[in-house]
Amino acid sequence: MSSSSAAPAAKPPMRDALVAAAFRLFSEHGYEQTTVDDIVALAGVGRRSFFRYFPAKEDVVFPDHERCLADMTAFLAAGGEECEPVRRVCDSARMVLHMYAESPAFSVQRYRLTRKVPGLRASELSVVWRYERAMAGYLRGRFAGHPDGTLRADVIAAAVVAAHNNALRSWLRSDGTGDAVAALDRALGYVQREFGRPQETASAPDGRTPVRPGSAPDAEDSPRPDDVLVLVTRRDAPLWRVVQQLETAPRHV
Amino acid sequence: MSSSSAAPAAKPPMRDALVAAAFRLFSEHGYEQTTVDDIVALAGVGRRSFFRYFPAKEDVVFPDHERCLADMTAFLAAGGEECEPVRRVCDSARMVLHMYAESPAFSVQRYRLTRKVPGLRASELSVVWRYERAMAGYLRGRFAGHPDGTLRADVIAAAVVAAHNNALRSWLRSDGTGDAVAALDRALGYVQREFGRPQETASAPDGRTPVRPGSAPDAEDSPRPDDVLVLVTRRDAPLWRVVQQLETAPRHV
DNA sequence: GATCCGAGGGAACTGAGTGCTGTGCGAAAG
DNA sequence: CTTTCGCACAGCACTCAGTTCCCTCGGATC
Repeated sequence: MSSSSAAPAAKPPMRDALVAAAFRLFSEHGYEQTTVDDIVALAGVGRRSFFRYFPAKEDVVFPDHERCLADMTAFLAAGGEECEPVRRVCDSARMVLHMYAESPAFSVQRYRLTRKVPGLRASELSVVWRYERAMAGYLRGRFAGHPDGTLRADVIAAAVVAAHNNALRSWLRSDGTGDAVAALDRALGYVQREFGRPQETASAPDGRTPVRPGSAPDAEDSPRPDDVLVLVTRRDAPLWRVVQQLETAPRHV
Repeated sequence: MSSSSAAPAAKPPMRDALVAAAFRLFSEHGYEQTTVDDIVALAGVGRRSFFRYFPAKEDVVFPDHERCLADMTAFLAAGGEECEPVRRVCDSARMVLHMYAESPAFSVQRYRLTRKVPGLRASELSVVWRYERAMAGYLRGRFAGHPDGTLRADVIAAAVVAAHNNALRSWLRSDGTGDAVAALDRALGYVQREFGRPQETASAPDGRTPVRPGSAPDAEDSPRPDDVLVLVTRRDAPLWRVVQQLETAPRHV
């Protein structure tokens, strides 16, 4: 709310000072042992100013998630009808990971905090939940009219978030060493493989999804001749599904 | 912890009185407008007694989730090696839905509360998160040794929870009319179809899972013992060759 | 009967979050 | 140049959640 309406150009230094002071005290004495008065005393500002910048003490731990969520929502809304929904959602998850990866030290420090303090875990869940709802809302729009569209949307959004968290947490557990992007690609590749294509499972003979026009929105994966493709599918999968899986082959298995 | 260790036979009447008083006041004046003092005054007990039975004000809204979580964990732990993991997790979700469906009026009332009050939504997320982690922990155990076992476990747990929530919420939105179990079966059927089988990607020759005949345990709704087909081909292979490979697929891997 | 013990009651305290008031300061209006 | 408006900040005072400590009471035990 505040971050979206305020001018994004001028970042208030006071906010950053509060975040820095808070994290210093959190890492020295723990989250619950640190009072808001301690934070504002270290930052040299008034107590009331803290709550001007953060609605609650917990929110100082997630200073830029509001902006990130807005960015993700905008990114999803900007996607036209031509882009494949599941891929789009996966890309939005990549955006979020990118924000974490931009400041590894900060992310790792926060990770240690949220692991220990139940209240912060709850806060993080709220944040993640909003990401998930943004994805699900987008997918619901894209799946509108399809049978079980909202169910598909909810499940896929949850799967993407779970894959993202799995990759992110393994990266955080490595203290920020290691390739977060590669881990996420692996995880999202798995999800995309599972939910590869427009719905309809074994049955449902009516829906028929007309072969899908846009074969390859990403021209990047050039067919290098010696590449070996490992395709995993179910035996009872309809043939068109296999072909589509081939066309949208993920980077690697 | 307290609920699991306490004898489940004797339910303290005071606890129920507190829940009843709280929900009366919540529905009359709203959650945030109701103080703990109001609740204990209506229940005719001391303020201290409230916090003896509930660690926080929010917890009075979810009085029996602790027990339900314990039941679910026990149910998962009781499942032997012979039962199919995904099915087991889906059944555990059915247990949870059953708890909701046992008291529709109460569940609907709570649903209206959690929709309106952000703090309660956060509490509910914490609760749901614990269910999800219980499922994921179970699946991680079952998938131990498999490549990407934890990823699979996390994603499937998230998908099951999402499907459960989708069905539950649509039932709650119908004010408890309608068939919650049928809705959940539909939703879980979708998930089970997507993540149908033990699978295991390309290689992994060491881990056991010896092609599991598994005809006996799941007789009814499972859509065929769909074996996993691993198709290895060159990326530049002509499509007709792929199709040929598919049609002449060996009986199994 | 004295003692123990556990459930409940209640005062007092800490700390989060809010409302309201005042204050300095820069910009626009007079 | 002064006034006034607006804004960011300071700080007090208040509510309420949650905790600590201590009290009472009723019943079981020795």
